[in-house]
Amino acid sequence: MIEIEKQTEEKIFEAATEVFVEKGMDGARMQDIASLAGINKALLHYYFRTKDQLFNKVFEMIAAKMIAKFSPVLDEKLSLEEKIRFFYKAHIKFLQDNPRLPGFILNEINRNPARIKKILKTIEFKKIWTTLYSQHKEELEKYNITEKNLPQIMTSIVSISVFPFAARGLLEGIFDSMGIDFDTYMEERKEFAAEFVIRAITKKVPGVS
Amino acid sequence: MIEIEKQTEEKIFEAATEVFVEKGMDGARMQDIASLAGINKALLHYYFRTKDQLFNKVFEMIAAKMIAKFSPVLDEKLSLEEKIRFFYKAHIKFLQDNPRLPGFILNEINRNPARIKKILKTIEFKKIWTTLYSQHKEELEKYNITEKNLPQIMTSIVSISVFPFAARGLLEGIFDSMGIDFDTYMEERKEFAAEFVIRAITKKVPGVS
DNA sequence: CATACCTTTGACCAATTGGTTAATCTACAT
DNA sequence: ATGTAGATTAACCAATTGGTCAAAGGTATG
Repeated sequence: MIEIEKQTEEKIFEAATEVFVEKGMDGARMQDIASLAGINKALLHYYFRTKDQLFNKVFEMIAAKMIAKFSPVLDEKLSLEEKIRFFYKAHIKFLQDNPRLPGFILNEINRNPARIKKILKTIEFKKIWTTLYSQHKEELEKYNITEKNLPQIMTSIVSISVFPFAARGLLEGIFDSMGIDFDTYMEERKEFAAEFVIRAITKKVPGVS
Repeated sequence: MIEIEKQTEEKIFEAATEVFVEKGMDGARMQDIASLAGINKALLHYYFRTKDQLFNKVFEMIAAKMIAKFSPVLDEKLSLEEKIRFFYKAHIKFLQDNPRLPGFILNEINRNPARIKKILKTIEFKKIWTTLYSQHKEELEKYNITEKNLPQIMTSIVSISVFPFAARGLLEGIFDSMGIDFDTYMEERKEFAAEFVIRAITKKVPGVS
């Protein structure tokens, strides 16, 4: 029956997502996914022939979801500074809801770069950049942003929100001995990161230290 | 013989390091390590009883090596700004020489947080902070740095150099479509990152945009 | 030469794991 | 009722893999 089928496939997919994100492709066990979905292991292979196939679908779905989260920044009618603030608020919130995603994605990228590169081919980054550029032409001149240092700035922006989640286990260890709570730190980071970046890209006024 | 023993153990250790960093704990195969070391698999277990034990020793060695690379920053008699420039130059160079380290470390942290937390317990981060603070007491007031936002700043600094390596596979995919070379990007980042951070922590002068 | 001790090896084992298969079950159409 | 097609399962398989073991090799000592 189509109703039940959807249910089962959905259940499997959700379970697979959870297990893959938690354990990674190598660490994940088909039996664990089956158990979590409350079904037989053979049924897994009935719906998704192989582990590789299942993983690819899960990974593509996650990638699509993340990209969808990013893109609204392009549409918002905001100034550049407002966009940066908006980005960090939205992006960090998303990561708070999916804290294991950064580690998972980065790991799989390193484990199988070919797979991620194939998925990335479908996105036109140059287009995103030109869109952003046309939207903020005048503003960009006010800042240090040129075509040359744009990759530096973009990657720096993303680093600042993604890295703490990827390195969460490490940061928690460090924070422990300093009496800092990771969640509080992350909550404050929404605003800190925005101001940090805005200050960094603001042109230094000559003659004023 | 003690001479040969050292040789063999060394060979195993180097091979293990390479394979573990490349494939991660889960993905690494004892046979691969043995083959790379040019020895029998049984000999692996003769020197390092289990895979877990071998991995732990490798991981601890890497952690120690990284910490050793970090600490000179504390000793240098430099101004804060010079220290930031020195840090990025040295740190990015280290990562250029060991490009797979960030991905490896982050992955293992996420896969087994307990292990890394145990290792971290041996380091007194509070001490590092107080050392830094006493060294730059006057300067820090010139900047936005207080005890409260220090973790934000420190993690931001590290993010900017570590993240690109951890996400290398992804960045290369993006850069491809924009005609950017990762190595060039990374080389330029040594200077960019320093200026970026210095600008970010510099207090805004009121009345001047 | 013999003894003792450490190193090295090939063969082997038990457990895990991705994947298959044949049989059973369920719902629905006739 | 009955046949049919898809959904589900238990049992099973082959390959991989971490780990073991008894035997063999090598080397210094007496």
